[in-house]
Amino acid sequence: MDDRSKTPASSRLTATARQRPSSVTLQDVAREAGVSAATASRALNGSTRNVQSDNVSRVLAAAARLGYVPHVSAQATAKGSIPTVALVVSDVADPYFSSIAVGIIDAAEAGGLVVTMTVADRSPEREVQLVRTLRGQRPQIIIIAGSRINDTDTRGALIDELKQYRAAGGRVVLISQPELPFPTVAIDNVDGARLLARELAGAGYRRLCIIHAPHRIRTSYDRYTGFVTGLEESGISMDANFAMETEFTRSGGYEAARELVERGLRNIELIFAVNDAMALGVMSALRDAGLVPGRDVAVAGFDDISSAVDVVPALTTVTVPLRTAGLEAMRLALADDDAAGEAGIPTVWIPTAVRLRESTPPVSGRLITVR
Amino acid sequence: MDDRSKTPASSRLTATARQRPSSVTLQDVAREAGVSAATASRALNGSTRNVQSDNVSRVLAAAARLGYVPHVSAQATAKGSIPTVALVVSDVADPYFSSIAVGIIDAAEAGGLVVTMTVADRSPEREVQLVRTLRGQRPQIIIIAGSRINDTDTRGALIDELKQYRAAGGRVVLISQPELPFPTVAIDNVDGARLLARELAGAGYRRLCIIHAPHRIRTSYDRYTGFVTGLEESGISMDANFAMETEFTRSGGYEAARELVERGLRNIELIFAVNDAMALGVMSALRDAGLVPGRDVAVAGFDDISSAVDVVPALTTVTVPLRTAGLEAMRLALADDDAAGEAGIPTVWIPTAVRLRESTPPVSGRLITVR
DNA sequence: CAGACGCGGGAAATCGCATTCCCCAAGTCT
DNA sequence: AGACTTGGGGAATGCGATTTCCCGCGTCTG
Repeated sequence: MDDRSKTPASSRLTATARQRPSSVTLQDVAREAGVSAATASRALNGSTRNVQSDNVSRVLAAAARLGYVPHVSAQATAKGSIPTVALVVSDVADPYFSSIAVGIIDAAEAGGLVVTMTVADRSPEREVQLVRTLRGQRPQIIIIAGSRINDTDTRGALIDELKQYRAAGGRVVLISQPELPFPTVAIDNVDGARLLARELAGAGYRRLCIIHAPHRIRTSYDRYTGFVTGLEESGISMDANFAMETEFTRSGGYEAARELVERGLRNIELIFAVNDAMALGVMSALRDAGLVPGRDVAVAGFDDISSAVDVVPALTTVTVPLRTAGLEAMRLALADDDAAGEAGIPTVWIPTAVRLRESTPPVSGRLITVR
Repeated sequence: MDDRSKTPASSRLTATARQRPSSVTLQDVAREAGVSAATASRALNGSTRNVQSDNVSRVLAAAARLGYVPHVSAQATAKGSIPTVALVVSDVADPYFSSIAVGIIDAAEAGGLVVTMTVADRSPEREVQLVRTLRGQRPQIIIIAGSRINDTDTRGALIDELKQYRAAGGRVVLISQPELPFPTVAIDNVDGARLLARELAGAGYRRLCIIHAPHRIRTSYDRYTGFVTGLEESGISMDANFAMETEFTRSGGYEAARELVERGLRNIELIFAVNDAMALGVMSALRDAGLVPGRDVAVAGFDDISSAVDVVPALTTVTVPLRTAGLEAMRLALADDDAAGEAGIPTVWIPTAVRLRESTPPVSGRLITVR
């Protein structure tokens, strides 16, 4: 650095040119068009002020000729924020999150916003850290589609971070975390699982096993409790049945089912896994044990991922309109909630729908409508 | 400065407060710590100059207390570019792209870069437009994982845009577009398909049907030609077999297979679809027609998506290490290619590997090794 | 017909931060 | 002991774009 100051101006320029390769600036465009920077800016972005049409066209022509692209960061320092929405997801590769992302991206583009997507890799700490970083970008909106983990410490940190962001004028929308003090799009896991349980009870199933993830993971917990509620509403007590805890993944489902088969699955008629990935693992384990899913043991999942219809037998599950959830999130973000300010925190519930397929055929000779 | 003192402070403050909700700035931190902005900056970012340790700690404490986050855009205008890598993918919901994204994100984070991801929605025009927008963000790196479409017009526009970006000091890496004049990570579709064809020929298959997408789509075209080459190398002429063109999606595969069955699939022994999604559609159509995939007709795909192992029979396919491709892309982006400047455009080929599964059992009584 | 007013252009301030310049205090060398 | 080095802090400058303020000119109105 020191020797740099000693270098003659010429070589200094080259050094500068290497580090800061000159893009075309607004000044260049203005000069090319023979107007001032102010006029060029007004011509390009429009403003309350009018610009003579021939000046506008000259500026536009100059910009096109020079391949000018406005420097977003400079605009941001001048304006205060960037027309982007920052999206934090837990996992890109998971169709659950990427489907939500699709909805958000579609809605954002319709509103002229660019979406920047970052991945928290299912870690709440990373989530907090990302929000910190994103705050530095000054996006107009931050949307978090996260894994809902009941961890009060990091959640407190997250809330702090988001509140600071909101205090600085940003808008926050959460997906699937209705208990936090921000506008939220909530997926009705409880009710979906409840209805699924009732449908299955109606189809004659009595002896069931629920395979779920640790209760820390709210999605799993909600689906678990919803399912139990549905069973009880159908007059089926959990006392007679049981649940297994495992990981929230395909292999978690596989392992649990393998263990179940090893322990002897007495007269279990149906296995409900709290997501489709786990359910696919369950089916795989059953087949490996020489059992035929849907005939020997019924299987049901939750999410309706695309491969649910490709497996044989097709998987009974609960469909979640994730793209819709994404769209709703953007709608919430763009909504003027000054009005709702006193009406409490807006929450949009996304309904789910049961999809009965071949993996849960009606139990023969027991087709009684329950209540 | 002078005229500012003329405006009533109060009204100006409210106006400022509404339009530019004040975040905590470096000045605030400096004031809180009782030092100058320069000192605060040096304490936070480090510099050639040293700062007294007690000052450092006071600045750090003040920053933490105030929840200060540096304004990236301001840093960017001052420095010239942002430490981010902009990633353009064709479709987030497609596991193909999201797997690549995972690799890129992992590598970028290891390098202290933030990834912003945008979606071109499989449109080359949109791709060009996105690159324009991204240029405005002045990221350090732009990576494009796009659908390779043979469309010279928009491709020319894309190249122009990227060249401007590079001229301004940015780094470009492409994935899967080796014919463009930029560093590229290329997936060896041709060779993968070729090897798959040889394996299948070795398993005894003779009468085959290739289901592919329009040749405009390079990925499909490469896999098609690679497969044909592999067959010919195994002494199987395409004259005796045939191909069908359809869409590059699951339903495209379904429709093609349905049509095939309707026309009567004489003695076709195997259907090769140029991607797994299409292959799953094919299997579905076969089942709907009362045929058993893998027994009545063998099926093979390409990509090794996660559900390939969940279907029954498990799908024979070609695995593509997509995460590795993403990692390699970042490696290329970070590499100092001043050296490679004259050695031509660096291209990394990602090898693929055949995965034989139950959907293509060896043809009984014909287990001859071909050549 | 004169003054008010609207309209559009340009100079300059501003945004938040990094960096450079310059001054100054303390320590070191001769 | 005086000149010199060393390193820290304050002030000024730059980055690229927006925005405010001022100003000249043509038009409208009383």
